[in-house]
Amino acid sequence: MTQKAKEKALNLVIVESPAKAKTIEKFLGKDFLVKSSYGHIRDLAKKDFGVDLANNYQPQYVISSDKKDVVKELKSLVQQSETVWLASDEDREGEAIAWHLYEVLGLTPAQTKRIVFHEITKEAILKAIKNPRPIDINLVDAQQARRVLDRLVGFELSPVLWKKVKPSLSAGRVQSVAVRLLVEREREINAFNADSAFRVVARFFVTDEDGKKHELRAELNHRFKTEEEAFQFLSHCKNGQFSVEQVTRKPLTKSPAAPFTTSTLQQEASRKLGFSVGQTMSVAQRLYEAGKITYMRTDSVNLADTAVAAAVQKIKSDMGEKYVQTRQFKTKSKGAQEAHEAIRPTYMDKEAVSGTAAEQKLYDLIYKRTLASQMSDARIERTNVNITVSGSTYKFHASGEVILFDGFLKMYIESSDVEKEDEEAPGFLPPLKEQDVLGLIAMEARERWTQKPPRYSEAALVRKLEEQGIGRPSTYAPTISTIQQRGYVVKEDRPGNPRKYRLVQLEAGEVKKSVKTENAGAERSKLFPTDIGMVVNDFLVKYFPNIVDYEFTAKVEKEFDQIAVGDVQWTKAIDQFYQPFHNQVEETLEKSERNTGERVLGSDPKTGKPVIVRIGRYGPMAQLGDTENEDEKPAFASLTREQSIETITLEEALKLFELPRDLGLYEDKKVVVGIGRFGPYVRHDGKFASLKKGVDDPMEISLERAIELIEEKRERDNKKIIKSFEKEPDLQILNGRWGPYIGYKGKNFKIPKEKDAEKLSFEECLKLVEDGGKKAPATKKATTKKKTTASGKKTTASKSTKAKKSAAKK
DNA sequence: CAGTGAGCGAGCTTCCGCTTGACTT
Repeated sequence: MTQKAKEKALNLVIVESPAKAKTIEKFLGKDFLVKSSYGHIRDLAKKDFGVDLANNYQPQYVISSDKKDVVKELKSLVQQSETVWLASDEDREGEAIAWHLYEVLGLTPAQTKRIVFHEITKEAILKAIKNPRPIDINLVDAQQARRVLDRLVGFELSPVLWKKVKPSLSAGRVQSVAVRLLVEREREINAFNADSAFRVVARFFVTDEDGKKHELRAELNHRFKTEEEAFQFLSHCKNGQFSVEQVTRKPLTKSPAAPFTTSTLQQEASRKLGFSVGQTMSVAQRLYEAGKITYMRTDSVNLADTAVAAAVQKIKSDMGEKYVQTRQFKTKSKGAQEAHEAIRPTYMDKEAVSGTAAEQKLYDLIYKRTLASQMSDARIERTNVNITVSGSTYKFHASGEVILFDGFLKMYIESSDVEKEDEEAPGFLPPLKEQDVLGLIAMEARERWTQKPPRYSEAALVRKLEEQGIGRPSTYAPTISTIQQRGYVVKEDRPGNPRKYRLVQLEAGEVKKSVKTENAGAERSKLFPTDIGMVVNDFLVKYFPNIVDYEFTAKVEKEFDQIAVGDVQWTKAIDQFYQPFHNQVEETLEKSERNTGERVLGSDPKTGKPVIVRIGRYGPMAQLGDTENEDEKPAFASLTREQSIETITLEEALKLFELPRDLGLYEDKKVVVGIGRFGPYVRHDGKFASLKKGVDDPMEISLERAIELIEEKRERDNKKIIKSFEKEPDLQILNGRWGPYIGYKGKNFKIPKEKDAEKLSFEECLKLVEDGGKKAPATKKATTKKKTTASGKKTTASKSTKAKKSAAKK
């Protein structure tokens, strides 16, 4: 056979991910070349929506700029191939990827085979190769409808916000609902009134037959509303008789949780390892690329048969037959498409992997969760004990658990928000029988406050979105960073506030009252909606309630399903949505007021001028005085990060106008404290130093502390310069966030890792600058600038034609 | 590039879902 003929006989398989391509190539052998498309290769053009509204919503697709090389390579490989196997995922997006490839690569039906598999196992792949099918154009149309709908919603809605709220904002089917969830929770929290009651806990002892004493904690089945009632009860208990009334035992079984999906992995990694959802995904990506776990963006809880078999083998050999119990889990989440397996170790017998600490920890989590899912139920006996108090109708209650058979608990315990200490607490109960008499050690009634609803963590928000069927595994992490980038949401720690609580204690025959302090409402790494987020949300809820409705996605998904089975034409479905939606947009542009979230707080007692808060061009601000008063301009001040338009008081707002504040002199120059774009700062001799968050208060800060901050800043600035040269003051070796680098005439250049930055000579530096200049002619800033100007020109042209068009229509 | 807060006005921003690197100051 000639070389050419050999090449022509080639089978080209195209999958979505390069890591997958590598694995599959091994299964298929020499006759097959497996390549990756790296996801979608085309998308709607940015200009004019990328949708031809005058021509039945015809999509205008362009090859994505970062896929040009991929497409070029695939095209040339197609030339050498007899058969092209389109092996993208078996879901809506995957079918569309196959179709785009078919179109762009100019394939013919005769040379094209569409294949699908849900597991990356040899059996599954070989079976798929034996069962090719044509591209399902109805499913492709469902994807086109999804894509066009999202584009129309996003690109019509966002400009409304630019006009009515603030430039550069965004709205969309997914992100706007995510923000809505946070805003509504924040309002619940603001409206929440904490209520308190006294919870009574007692420590008893019981003496067994051998005269040994055992301790027992029990809680009263009633909470007292007032301190007086609690005091009365404890006083009564001073001389009370406590006896066991009833002991009941109840068997329980616990079952393991399903193997991980993207969403559950993000939640567990957040709770157990403290990872953000973005961190989890990038660590998982590395494990996936190294072939250690299966694909990490999935909504399926299914495991391949071979994986279950391997898990069984491992459980048997490590722990014994009685720990094996296989299960098929079913997905509960709305709109799951299950194109992949659950996230599991590639090899079930591999208990640990090498790599970074984060990779090892995440792998451990995945390994244990997967194995546990095929292990036996745990059998537990729960004991409940009631204890009577002489002369009272109230009873104490205690419960304990004994694990009869640990089963999957041996491997993995799914975390809730309960801490470990609590898990140990309901462990053992001492041996007790009915009629046993108990001795009292101590008793206390502590005032407990009802809890505000919790703010969402990133992972909790993902869970909520998934429950509602909003967003996909590949978009959870990006969505969360988008809403933070737009300034709708900030992720923060809040320290909480001291709160007093009352305590009544009975000890050594005496009842005492006291008042103590606890810290309440502290939050770690939670999502807080900002004022902008709230104003945008309120605007959308008012004018586009149908779009930000929690059910909107579910509703359109039903339409997409009908398109996918061929019952509805996709352009018809889009038309039915778009006509009324577009009218809604036009009407809103015409009728709605600019929305600044303005709130009048009252008037300044000194001058009588009105004090209002609203969103200004640069964010939330307070204003003292009227804009209508032409003689005198109003004074303005930014709100601090912690303050909110919704909750700020008149007093707090008035304080803002006391800034900037003169603190005095240092080295004969003025020291001024103020609040700027980046938060509270101290200014001295033309230089700025930020105040420490949570430590310094701009209203209270002293001159001494301000000087400290100035000196610290100086120190940092000095450390920034590692080396400079007399010959060329523009060239410096600097210390940056990612280690040393060379700064030269406003541009930055890398220093190779093996070089010692401090020992570089002037000539060596110049050489690095030259080399760097050749390889990467510009830093990232410069490249993005170039990009924006290039595309800027395009959009300029298109925008003006579009403007003309719409003007002509009218 | 930090005390700003609709001066003219043009041009720009934006969606959701598939995928990875390249590169950050």
